[in-house]
Amino acid sequence: MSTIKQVASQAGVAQSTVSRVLNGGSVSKRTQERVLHAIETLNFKPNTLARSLATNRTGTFGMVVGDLAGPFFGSLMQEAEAVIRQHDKLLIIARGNSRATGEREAIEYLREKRCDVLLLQVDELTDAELIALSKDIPIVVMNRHIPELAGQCVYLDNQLGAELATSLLIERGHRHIAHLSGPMTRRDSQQRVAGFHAALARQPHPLEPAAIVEGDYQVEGGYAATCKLLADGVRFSALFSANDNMAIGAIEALREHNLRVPDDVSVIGFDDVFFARHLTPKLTTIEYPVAELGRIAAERALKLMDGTLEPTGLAPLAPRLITRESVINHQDADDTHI
Amino acid sequence: MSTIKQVASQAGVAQSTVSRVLNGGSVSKRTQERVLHAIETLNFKPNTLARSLATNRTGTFGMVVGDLAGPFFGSLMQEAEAVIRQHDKLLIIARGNSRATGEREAIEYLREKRCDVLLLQVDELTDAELIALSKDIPIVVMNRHIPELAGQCVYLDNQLGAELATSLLIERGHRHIAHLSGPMTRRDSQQRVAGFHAALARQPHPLEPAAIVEGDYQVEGGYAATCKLLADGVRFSALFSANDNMAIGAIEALREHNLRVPDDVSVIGFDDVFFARHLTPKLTTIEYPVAELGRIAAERALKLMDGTLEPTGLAPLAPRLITRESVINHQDADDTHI
DNA sequence: ATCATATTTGGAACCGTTTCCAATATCAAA
DNA sequence: TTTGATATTGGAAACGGTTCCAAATATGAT
Repeated sequence: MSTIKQVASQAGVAQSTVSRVLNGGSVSKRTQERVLHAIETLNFKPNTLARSLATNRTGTFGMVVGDLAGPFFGSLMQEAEAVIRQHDKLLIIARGNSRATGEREAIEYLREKRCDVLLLQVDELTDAELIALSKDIPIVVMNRHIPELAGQCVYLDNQLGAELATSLLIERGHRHIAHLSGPMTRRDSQQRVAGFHAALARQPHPLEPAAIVEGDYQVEGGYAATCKLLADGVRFSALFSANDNMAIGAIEALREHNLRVPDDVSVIGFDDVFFARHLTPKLTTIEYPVAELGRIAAERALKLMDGTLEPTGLAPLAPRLITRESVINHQDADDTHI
Repeated sequence: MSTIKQVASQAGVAQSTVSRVLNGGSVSKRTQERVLHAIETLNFKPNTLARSLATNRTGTFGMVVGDLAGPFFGSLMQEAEAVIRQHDKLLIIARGNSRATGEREAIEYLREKRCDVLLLQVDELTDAELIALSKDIPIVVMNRHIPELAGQCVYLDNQLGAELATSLLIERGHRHIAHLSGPMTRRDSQQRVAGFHAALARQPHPLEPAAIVEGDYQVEGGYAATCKLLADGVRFSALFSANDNMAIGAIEALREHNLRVPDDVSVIGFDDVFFARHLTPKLTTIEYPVAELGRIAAERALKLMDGTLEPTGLAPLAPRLITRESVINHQDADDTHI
């Protein structure tokens, strides 16, 4: 590995001059050529570490996600990384585990690595904590809306998504609709529940929820919650699951109780993860534009570095209904078990 | 952010002494206490960049994977990161895109970041290229066996996996078995094909493959390849797909041609990705212990750093048959379409 | 107390870059 | 030419640590 010093002596100039051609200072055409030639022949690559130490900027973005595996975060990382990479920056990722201590540790870790910006998908930290953090280091908040940090938040309109889902079920003639929610400590769960209520209430003859049962956003939780619903004797012809994972569990639970999907019970999910279209029946769901989320968050982060970020808030991302096979008209059901 | 200099003056010692208590040099108990106290009150955290510049070691491991999304690489990253993190090192990840140039760029990128070790999951680079690379920088090779780099390779016995799958189908009475392979440029595809052949040949009355058709390891490729199989009029009662993704596509194609799975055609996959158990029918498949792969690769990488890696090769990881619903006895099929 | 030896400490060079400041070269106008 | 302004260059001090070497101090045996 050759150093700037070697390049300088090879080209017969001072270190500072080499540095200037590297970073676009003013150098004469002649010396510029000489230096570039020396760089070429020595195959010189500036040492990132030394540069970072001198400039106090690392060109590294840090991202905190709940989990490294899983289709949702996978797409998020994939897209954000692509954008950031295009700008010759590095994205490093730390897992927050969806627990407050884990999230704090992850942030601490990334700061120790001297990231220039942080992209955060955190569920457990308070708004106040994030606002305080943003005074120390530039941050972009994903999947969450904090009014004080308007320009730095990229998030989905969860309530709208839930309304879309619920409205579809109502339109299809369902009157007894149950909701399988995420953990109620989480804001997105709350918003989806709110959307569920809103859609029911908006009807000419407002409907009551058949039931709302809390899950954990995992397949197992969806399975367990649905079993509970059935054990409690709740009557419903349609189920709105707050995410696709739980919808899988729900469908399996229904099947085991000899209820067919969608003939006996219609099911709608949320997220449109990769495998939703490959389930049987193909899952009707709400698309969560997660790739777009990743892209926009990365772009905001880049602007935050430039200082070109206007602090006006962005409109939330729009969820979209994806109609497949798991929801049918209530009257079409050939065995109206309700 | 406080510096080592401040700590030194606060504690009334030299910088070098502070450095010693940080890195475990010999210091008297008394001064050690003074220094630790100063570190505490100043909330001093050593600057990683400066340290790396001085020591020429970054404590960073680099990993190249084909893709950031996707269940397979997700688990791999997840597990490797956990292990590496436990040892207070950082894992950074670059996407190789399963193309030679992409893989080279990813490696180049990680080297520029001055990673201490590289964990590589690369399909397109030649053995020779990797052997050459390993002279420059310590590497661990995943999913691939290079005899010259025995101790640094962690890989699955693909052929055994394919034999397991094929043997199951044979045991279940199938005699016309088709194979949906991965891209034949890839070694794992070749090995799985070899295993397929080996299992067929090992029978008292050796069987011929009904067909071998090449896919791309994606759902779409599996779908297309299966359609082709059917269009060509190939007769088969069982299909061995070289991975679960393609098995999904295959099942969808079969359905569209009014063939039921498993009643008309048994299907077995490979990998046991997360959603395999959630398909209908639940997919019988070969477990690829990818988490274990990630863990072992990370451990090897750590040893490589210590210099405690004994160069003796490891036994390949063992695939395992996971029996679910998508394979049944041939004679049980209620409509023997062959 | 003395000496030899082992342990602890301080000082300074170094890692590879950027950047500030002063020095020099260049050039157009007087 | 000289002058002044401007563009280009070199030198040296950072950035925040580690590490080598020599000096200082402590330890223990005689």
